[in-house]
Amino acid sequence: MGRRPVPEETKQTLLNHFWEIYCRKPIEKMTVREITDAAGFNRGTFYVYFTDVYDALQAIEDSILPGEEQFEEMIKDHHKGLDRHQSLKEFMEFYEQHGDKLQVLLGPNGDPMFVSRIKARVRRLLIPHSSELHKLNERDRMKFEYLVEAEISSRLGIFTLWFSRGKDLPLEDLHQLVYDMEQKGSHQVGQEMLHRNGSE
Amino acid sequence: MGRRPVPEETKQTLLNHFWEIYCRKPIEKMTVREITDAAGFNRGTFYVYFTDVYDALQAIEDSILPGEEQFEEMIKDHHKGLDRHQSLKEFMEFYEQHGDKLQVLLGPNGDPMFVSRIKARVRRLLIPHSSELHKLNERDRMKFEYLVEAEISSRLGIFTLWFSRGKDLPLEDLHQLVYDMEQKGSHQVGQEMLHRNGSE
DNA sequence: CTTTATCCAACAACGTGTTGTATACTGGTC
DNA sequence: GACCAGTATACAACACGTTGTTGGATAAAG
Repeated sequence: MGRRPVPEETKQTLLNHFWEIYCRKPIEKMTVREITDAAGFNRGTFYVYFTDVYDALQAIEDSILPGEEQFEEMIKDHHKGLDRHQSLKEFMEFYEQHGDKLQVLLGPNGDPMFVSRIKARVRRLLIPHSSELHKLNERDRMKFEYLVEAEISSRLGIFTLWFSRGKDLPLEDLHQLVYDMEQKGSHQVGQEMLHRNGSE
Repeated sequence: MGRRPVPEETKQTLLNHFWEIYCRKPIEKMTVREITDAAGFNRGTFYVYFTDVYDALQAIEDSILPGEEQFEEMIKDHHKGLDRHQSLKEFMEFYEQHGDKLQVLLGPNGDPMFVSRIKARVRRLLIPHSSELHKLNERDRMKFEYLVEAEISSRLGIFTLWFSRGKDLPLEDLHQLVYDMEQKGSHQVGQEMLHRNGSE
């Protein structure tokens, strides 16, 4: 009775229960036994698939981070200046798709390593793709990287907050807000909000 | 011989060595023995001052996070729209002052809890201080919080990157960049950079 | 009947947090 | 100056839990 266990299923089951616990408590308080007990496996089985609790975390992170190709595709229009609406929408779709995971990984009990991996990835892919970038002098190219950093940071920050607040705003509104902000600056957007309300 | 140990000194010495190690390796790989050995104290002594390695980290974070009053002072002109140059400068001074610590705490081996504490702090202080904010309707007030989140995120992101790159840009340039970005939007700033270079 | 995936038990090594006792220096008191 | 109480640390030993590993048993699949 009980059909033969399939390795991939077992691994996934372990990951699922790992994640369920990871959502509730900081990783350093987790134990391998806790995971395997919950998953209904022997403790030793965990070590068949992972070397470590951190290894399990890595596995989950890897499953989220899109492959190089997919990522490249997703990002390439971003700074051609062609269609920034489209670029932003793709970013949002990515975030929506993995929202449950991202919320935790980028949150207070998340993994800073993951954040830095994402950022580095975006930087590395975004910078060389800007075809007009070679025109820039040394210093401006550096500044450009800081611009990119700012954009990623604020996007991630906003979305993480949005998720942690249970999506208290329609996606369209958030989209428009981020778009305006990148186009006109946060200060400007704030001012407009005040004036619009003041004249009503 | 060897004068009497002063508690505050001992605690500080422990913290110093904790930090020195924390900079080199993730906290979950640290041991109490490692710290006390380095500091030249008995392992038991650590537990006189801290309950935990994480407690020690907390202590360091607390020493960085400015007190409510100081923080309030630092932030209050921020959104009166009066002098945003000044507000930004104060932020930068804060970052410069604790740069060595912040770089690590906000970096890949940092503490996400700390990040979220900073953000929450800024939000909590910035929002109620905007005297014109009561004019806003429900939805716009929410949007405003997202604006603040974006601003904090990008500032923190930029400065962390700046530090991790060994301050590869003059402080003034960074200041101007962030200022422009918040005033005109990252997209706009990027465009200007390209055009300025193209016409030379 | 062989392969494969898991179970089970036991292991040494190590880190934890706690406790009781000892030492040494300090400051104050007579 | 000698004595004493208080304090900061040292030291040693403890029970406990977790780790990562191993060797052999079990059961289902082909």
